Amino acid sequence: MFSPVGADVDFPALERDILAFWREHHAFDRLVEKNRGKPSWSFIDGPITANGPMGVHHAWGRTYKDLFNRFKAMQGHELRFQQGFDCQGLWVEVEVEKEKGFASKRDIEAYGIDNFVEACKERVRRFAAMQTDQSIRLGYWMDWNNSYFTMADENNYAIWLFLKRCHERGLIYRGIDSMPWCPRCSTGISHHEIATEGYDDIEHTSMYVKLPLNERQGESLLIWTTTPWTLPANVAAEVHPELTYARVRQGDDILILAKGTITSAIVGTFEVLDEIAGSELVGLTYRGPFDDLPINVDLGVAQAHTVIAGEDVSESEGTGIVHIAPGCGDIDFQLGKKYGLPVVAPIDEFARYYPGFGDLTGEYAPDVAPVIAAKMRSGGFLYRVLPYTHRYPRCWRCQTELVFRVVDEWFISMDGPKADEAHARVAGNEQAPLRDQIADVVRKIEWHPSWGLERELDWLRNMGDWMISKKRYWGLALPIWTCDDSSCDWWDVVGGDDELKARAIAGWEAFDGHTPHRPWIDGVHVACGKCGGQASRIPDVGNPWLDAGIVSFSTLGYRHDKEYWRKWFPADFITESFPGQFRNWFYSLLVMSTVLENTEPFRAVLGYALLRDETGREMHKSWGNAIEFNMAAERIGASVMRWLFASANTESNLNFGFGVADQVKRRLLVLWNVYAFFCNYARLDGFVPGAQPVPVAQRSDLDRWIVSELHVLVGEVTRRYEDFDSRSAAYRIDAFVDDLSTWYLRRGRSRYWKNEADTDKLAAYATLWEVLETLARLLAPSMPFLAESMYQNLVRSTDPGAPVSVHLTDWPTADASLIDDALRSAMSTTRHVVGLARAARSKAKVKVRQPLPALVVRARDRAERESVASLVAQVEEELNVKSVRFATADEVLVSYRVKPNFRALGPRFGPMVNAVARAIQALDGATVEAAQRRGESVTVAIDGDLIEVPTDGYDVEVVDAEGFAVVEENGTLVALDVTLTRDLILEGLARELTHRVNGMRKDAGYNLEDRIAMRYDATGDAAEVFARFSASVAAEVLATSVAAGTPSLGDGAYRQVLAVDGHEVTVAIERV
RNA sequence: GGGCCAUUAGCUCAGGUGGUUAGAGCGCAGUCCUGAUAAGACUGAGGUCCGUGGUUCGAGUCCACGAUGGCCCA
Repeated sequence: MFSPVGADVDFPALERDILAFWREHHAFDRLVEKNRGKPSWSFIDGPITANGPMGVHHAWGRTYKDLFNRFKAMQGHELRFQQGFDCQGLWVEVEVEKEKGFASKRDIEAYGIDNFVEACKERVRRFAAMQTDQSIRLGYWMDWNNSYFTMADENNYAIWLFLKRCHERGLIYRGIDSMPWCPRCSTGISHHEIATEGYDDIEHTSMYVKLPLNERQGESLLIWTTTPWTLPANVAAEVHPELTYARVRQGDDILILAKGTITSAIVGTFEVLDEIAGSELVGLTYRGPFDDLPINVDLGVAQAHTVIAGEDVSESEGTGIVHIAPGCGDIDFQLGKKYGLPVVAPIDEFARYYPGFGDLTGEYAPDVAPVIAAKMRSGGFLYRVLPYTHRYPRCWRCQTELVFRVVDEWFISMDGPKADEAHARVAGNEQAPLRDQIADVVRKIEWHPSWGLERELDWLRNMGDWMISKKRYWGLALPIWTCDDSSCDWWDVVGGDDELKARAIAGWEAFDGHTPHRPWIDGVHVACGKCGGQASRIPDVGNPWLDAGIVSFSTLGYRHDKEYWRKWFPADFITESFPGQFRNWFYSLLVMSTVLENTEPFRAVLGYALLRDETGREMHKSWGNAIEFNMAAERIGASVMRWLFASANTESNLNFGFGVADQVKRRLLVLWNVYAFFCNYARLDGFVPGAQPVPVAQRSDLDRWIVSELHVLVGEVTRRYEDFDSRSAAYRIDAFVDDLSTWYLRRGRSRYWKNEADTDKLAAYATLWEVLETLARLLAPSMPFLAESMYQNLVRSTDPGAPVSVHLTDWPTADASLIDDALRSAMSTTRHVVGLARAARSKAKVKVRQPLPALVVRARDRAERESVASLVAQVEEELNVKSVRFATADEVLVSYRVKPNFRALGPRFGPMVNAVARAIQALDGATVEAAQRRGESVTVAIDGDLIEVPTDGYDVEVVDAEGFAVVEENGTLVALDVTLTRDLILEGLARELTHRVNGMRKDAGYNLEDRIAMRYDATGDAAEVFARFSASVAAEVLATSVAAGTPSLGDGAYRQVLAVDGHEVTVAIERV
């Protein structure tokens, strides 16, 4: 027995009930059991950062993950259902620092690295638990007792193995390089990290500085910098050899700068003395403002001040002469290497000047501009100070402005062994450069959208070596041991826990039992392979994308169970947000898989864009427009959210909000109403699916039509899902539900409420049940709660032997034998004709309840005529016309009247205009109309002259034939006969009365199945209506008796005075 | 400077492989239907499908160039 279903649906309440149901029946466990041993389908979950509650943007991706997992499970695949948490890294450290009120690394060390690391672990566990609860609320089916954590020992040791393999190929090297550096976090920031999120417009104090030339008395180079704190580290000046420079006299100075920059750089009156090629400046030497600093004296910087040539100088800003400080910038550093310049590294890890910088020592570099300006002014070096706003990198975690530092970091080479420092142990190592190997792997992958391939290749072409070290605490302990003797340059990579245990010469016992994190791992020492001394681990931790990139190995037992790993690797599918992941997760998966196995880590990837607020703005907590997952789940419901996500365009940003969610809910309500209709009537009639089967072939046109459409739908949805295109699938389903509601059910409603329990009624119930049951399965992947609710009521309520959950059923398959394309086409054509006829009714202002004698159709072609003829009963019923017939060839249903357009004719014909107007009015209207439709002019004869009138010279008015309302479109013409007879009017009145009494039943709060007694008071035509039609009215309103006379029912009666088409009728009804 | 993506109604967006008259939702105005009733349908107003060339019998769709916006990389 079906349960009654209300008109409105409370999704959050429904979802909570279903969650309890799943728990109670161990539905997920049964799914795993059901598919055990079937063909595997491997999904790998990109780890979610366990650092806070979920936002709605997480729900977007998790909807796809759950959707395709469920789809594949229904198709009969074994899945692992493992979900992961990203645990290690600076993002967690920063939040823990905030919680504890720490300002810098010194606070962490004072607190104790062990305590700090434990606090990080604790935070990760706390939010992993919260995200687990939230994901369950979303309906995300995962094996929540088996989630992976990137901080797990196995994950870390698997990375060690990867790094060892890199090392064996000579790809790991220690680099001294100028890196972007965050002074607050005291760590280098790799280019991967600042690439997108890292830039802001920031105002800095820029300075124009004079550098007096030694070779030319009284002449100075004019340079420009936006980072004055780098001036004490200046070593050289760079010019473009092919650029034209000018010597400019201003007061006692002669300044040299690029010709094209004079107007922007020079203020006040000046005189251009002459021009000079950049190449002539190369090799000149100069004096700098900070040459007397002890550090610069020690390094011989003054002697190194030279003008060098470079191609990257331009006139677009500055002076065309670039200040070079090899210790303060990456390009500068490269130039310094090229020209053998001394490197002045001015600042420490907190961006404070080192000793040796005089008064500056200890000052914070980003704040030092005023001090620098004062120093240079007193030395006569300063030309001009100018506030300057430019795009400048910030730390992506704490927003602190970055500086450049020369630092000692560890890298993976993307191009092959680093010959000078490589410890290449593979003899005759002739592999292709790593980046090319990765590119080959990338091309094997199926990218959705397809341009993802080019994006990833582009990133690979351009990326630099991967900086894997970070000078922090909470993260992968990089397995690199270096000799304690600073004069010995030995180092090595340890490839795992067993290897470390075997090689340890001290500290293993104390470490044993701890996770391989700082500080515990730092106490383990190995023997130096060169001098025999003791080697210690470098203090650095790893880049967190190492942690996420290894999961296609670490979570699949790569180190200890190769057979299992081979079963599940590579992943058949992954899906993540595109922006960012090209250079993060996708990239790290690819690097690791290429190095370890030279193959693709995943076969297909679906990328999706970013989630924005309803107005298209980014969501930010601080802007007040962010929506937390919990709030959305309780207000909108997971079902609506998931349908919204499932129908989203993955390629463009998604505007999310309560308004769009409401629109999505309204789409779902159409389906819900059909479902409710079925349940409520089927319950009353005691319909039992399958009890009295009616073969499809014996069902009505309408039934066979919707069954055809259903099987077409099943085929299309399956194809779309197999192509990871949930959007197209959702659009198709929406369109089907629209057909189901606005045509199939609208046309067939009376079949369900009629009294006879005949074959037609059984066929109607059977058909609608099959459609809804199939829809429940089609919707199960995208809206598991809604689908489950429908399934329980539609299937389980009458068939206790059915699978306990819709998610344990099989994915529907399309049955081609049930698809009748001719019928589909005929129905589509007929619906179009009906649409035209409805427009005709609207035009004639005759409502559908008023029966009309006839509809005349002039079909466009034979196919259209035959289509309508085959479904004529549908047309008559839908339009409430007594007959439908086809126009005879010569039947006149419409005439055309030609109206001159004097505004166009006047200027053209002048005095002749009236004659022309009369002439075109005299033409045959139909001919003119046809000419105008073809865009041809018409020709009229006036006083023997032939005159051409263009199409804009007249309008053609369509005049309906007398007694008809006509609508024409594309050659299809429908003419509604609107002639009303008294019989028709009375019949219309009867239908109107029926409608009104049914309204009274509702107002009175009666149930659908309640029978009533009815009495009425009416005069004139209204009385006549009762006399003629009381039997049919009674049948329609479920009245067991209809009696005339002043209403005299009991107190329980419900009474209304109805004004019906100008007649006043008093009606009273009462439940019997 | 290089690459990718987008540009369709007031707003948000659909429009695989070219095919008559370009659609939906929201909003506005008006009607209808309603034994699904806090739904639904229809009609109307509102479009240089970013522009210019080209291919084609035919271009919103394919090609080239350009404009604007977004993203990525240098």
